Amino acid sequence: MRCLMRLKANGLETVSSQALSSAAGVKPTQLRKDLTYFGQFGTRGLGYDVNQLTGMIAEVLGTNTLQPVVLIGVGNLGKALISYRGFEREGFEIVSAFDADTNVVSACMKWTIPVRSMDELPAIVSKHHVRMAILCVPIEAAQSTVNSLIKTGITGVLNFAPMVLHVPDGVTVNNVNLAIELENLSYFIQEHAPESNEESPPEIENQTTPPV
Amino acid sequence: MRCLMRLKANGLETVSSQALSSAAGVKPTQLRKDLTYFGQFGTRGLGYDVNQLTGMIAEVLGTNTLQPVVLIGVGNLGKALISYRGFEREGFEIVSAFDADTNVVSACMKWTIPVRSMDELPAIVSKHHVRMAILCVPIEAAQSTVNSLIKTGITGVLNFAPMVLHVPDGVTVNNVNLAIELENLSYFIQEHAPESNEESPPEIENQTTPPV
DNA sequence: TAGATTGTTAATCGATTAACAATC
DNA sequence: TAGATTGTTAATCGATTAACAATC
Repeated sequence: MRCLMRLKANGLETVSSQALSSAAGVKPTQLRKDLTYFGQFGTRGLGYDVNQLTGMIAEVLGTNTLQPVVLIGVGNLGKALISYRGFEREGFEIVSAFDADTNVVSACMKWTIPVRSMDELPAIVSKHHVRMAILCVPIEAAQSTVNSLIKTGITGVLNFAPMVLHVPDGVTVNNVNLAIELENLSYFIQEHAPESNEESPPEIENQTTPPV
Repeated sequence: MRCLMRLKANGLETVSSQALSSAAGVKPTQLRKDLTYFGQFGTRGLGYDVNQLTGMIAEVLGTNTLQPVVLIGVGNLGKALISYRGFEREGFEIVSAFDADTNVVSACMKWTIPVRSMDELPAIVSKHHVRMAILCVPIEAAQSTVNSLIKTGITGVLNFAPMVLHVPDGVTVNNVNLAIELENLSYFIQEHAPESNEESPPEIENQTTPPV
């Protein structure tokens, strides 16, 4: 998706699986095979229409329309994520943040993104048809908070608390665990380890994406 | 590793591949096979010695001794990561943070973790034998910063800037891209998507891990 | 010795890739 | 028509798992 967006920004209207895959750091056959899981989008002899492919992927990802999300827990990380402008560009909008601490709520009165108390959560979720939440509350509060979220109808949680959340079927949790990321890196700089096999897409660089 | 630490905290001295794998959410054969890549650590009929296995994994990960890391870029995210106590528990110590902005440096004078100006980087890296850096500078500064890091002898970079860093062989970059995490979650809450196949280890919960 | 559990082999499964017919 | 490039098949490759001999 990011490669396509860059091509688009550069005015390219068509791209071959060859070119796009090399930009993304995968093999052309891999790319073509993967795309066919969702349908047929290419033109033999020509390649893929950049706009059409972008639209198709956005639809698959569910980012075709701006997707509303809520953020729970306005601590250090929560603040960092609120100030991250990257979500918006990828099709997400933090419609509101929430915090259990009323001091935090009142301290953030005039932010561009409103910070509300937890009891306003159900109304906001229902008003904006929010389906995803970014969870950055302390670990002690994580499970009970996710329970509340699910009651409001949230079905996707991006969890930054380093613990396993228990959720019913139909609710998806994706975990971001920074300690594990660092351990992973540590493994690869040890002498015994073979080279990291993480792909580093070599062609497209400097996506104009602001940092966190 | 986290499952083992929890067993240890509970006083367990021995664990079977059966028990450990169920705690970790994988199959027993998978666990045994994976462990044998690093050697033989079990006792037939008994299982694995929790302490010995912990030590072995720590050695493989390179976290047997407290590993010094530096953090570059004391913005919103940098501050959030500095206040994250999880790294220490997993065997990492942020020996110093650095920022190019002298205002930031002087504003952080009396933090528990020192914040220094970039020109002090080489001396600190060499003094503490630092091999890993957490990079949370703005995207415009990311490539040039990583170049400086590599000159000092850093061989591992945990990169939060949403761009592809170019590094020579022998240097490992692990990327954390929060927008991709959210897109990934978005995919799984779309109706067309099959259930997320991310493992959720069901047995061990509430690892006593403080949040970010 | 009997029961338990590992380490390892061989079978299975799924994912990647080369090759190529279809077709623009 | 000739050149290019897709979509798809079949072959290859690698990872997971069942089964079981080794052995505590």
